[in-house]
Amino acid sequence: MMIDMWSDEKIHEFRETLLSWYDADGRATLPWRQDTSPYRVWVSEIMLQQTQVNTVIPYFERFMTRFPTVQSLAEAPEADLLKVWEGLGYYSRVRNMQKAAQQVVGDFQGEWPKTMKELQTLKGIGPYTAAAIASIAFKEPVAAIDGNAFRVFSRLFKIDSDIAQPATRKEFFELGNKIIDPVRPGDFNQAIMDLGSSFMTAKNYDSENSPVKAFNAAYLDGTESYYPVKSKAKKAKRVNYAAILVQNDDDYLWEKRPEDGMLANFWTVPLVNIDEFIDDADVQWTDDEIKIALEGYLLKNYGISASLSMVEIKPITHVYTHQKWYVSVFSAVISSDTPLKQGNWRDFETLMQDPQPKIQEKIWKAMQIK
DNA sequence: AAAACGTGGAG
DNA sequence: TCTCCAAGTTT
Repeated sequence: MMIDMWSDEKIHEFRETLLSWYDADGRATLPWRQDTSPYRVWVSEIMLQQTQVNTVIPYFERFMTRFPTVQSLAEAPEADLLKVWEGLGYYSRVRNMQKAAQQVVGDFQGEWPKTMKELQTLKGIGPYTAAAIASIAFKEPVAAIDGNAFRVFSRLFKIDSDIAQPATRKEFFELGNKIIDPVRPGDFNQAIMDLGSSFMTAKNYDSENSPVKAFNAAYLDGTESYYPVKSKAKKAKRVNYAAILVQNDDDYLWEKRPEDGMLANFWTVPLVNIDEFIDDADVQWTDDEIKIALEGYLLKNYGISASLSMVEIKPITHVYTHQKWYVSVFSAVISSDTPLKQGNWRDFETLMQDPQPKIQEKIWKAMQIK
């Protein structure tokens, strides 16, 4: 689409207005702004993907203490990575971070690449994160286009491209590159983010008091509520699961999830997708029929002969972005020396040393185990 | 291009 | 309860 591009003079005024505000009222105390080494900037940027600042702060501090250098991260066992990331979500982020750390150590001799283009060759670093690191740590004048930038620029210029469309990112990137401050590109990008999370939020924005209200075309003509244009996401699909909690003296049955998909590689109690388990979708199984089927499942897959009981009538619900889980908990207490066909037995204290996804916490809680 | 990938908070 | 949002990347 065509936008009403600013004059050079207006661009200069905008930079000055934005950066003056940032110097006076920006979030200068954020821990990752104290020192703009590429490692620190990178760690913070990955954590901040789809995650709010207040959530990230304690994780960032712990992470930097546990893995102070890119070398220490490159060498860490995966379980340690996940344990530090536990509860933060999108766990592929930290796995990719380790691969990227190994790339920096191995392919770049421990020296961080300094350009957006090169940074994007690292695992888990896409166009946004590459631009953020390049601009903040190395002063490359490239626009970091994230949700804030989409929101701020769409209002300033009344851009009605759908920001949910991947192709739209290029348009905003090119616009941002025209107005970014070439002397202070990192501060410019961070100022846009601070603006986007204060006066120019998605809801309850306060453009009247925004430092850049004079540049906000949508505000000036009263059409601000229209921006940014974003198509609706699909509704989360309902998925039914059974959690099978088997206790053998002090131990619980514990199993590693597949390498791909939801909660990849986490150790959990066996979680059975009931919808897949019941092959005929037209038949509604009763709880008792499910119980009997799960007992057969336990015997076949684990060699465990047990009589299950349903713990809660009401399933535990857990909402992900694209799935809503309804987890019915079944349990049994056995006493057996029979070897397991798969999985293993672990006492509670030992298994808690593994990273726990939130759904697992909810299962312990439903069982009143802690 | 569209779907997958976690969690917590706000309204 | 439900919807949308929060410093995106990968496949």
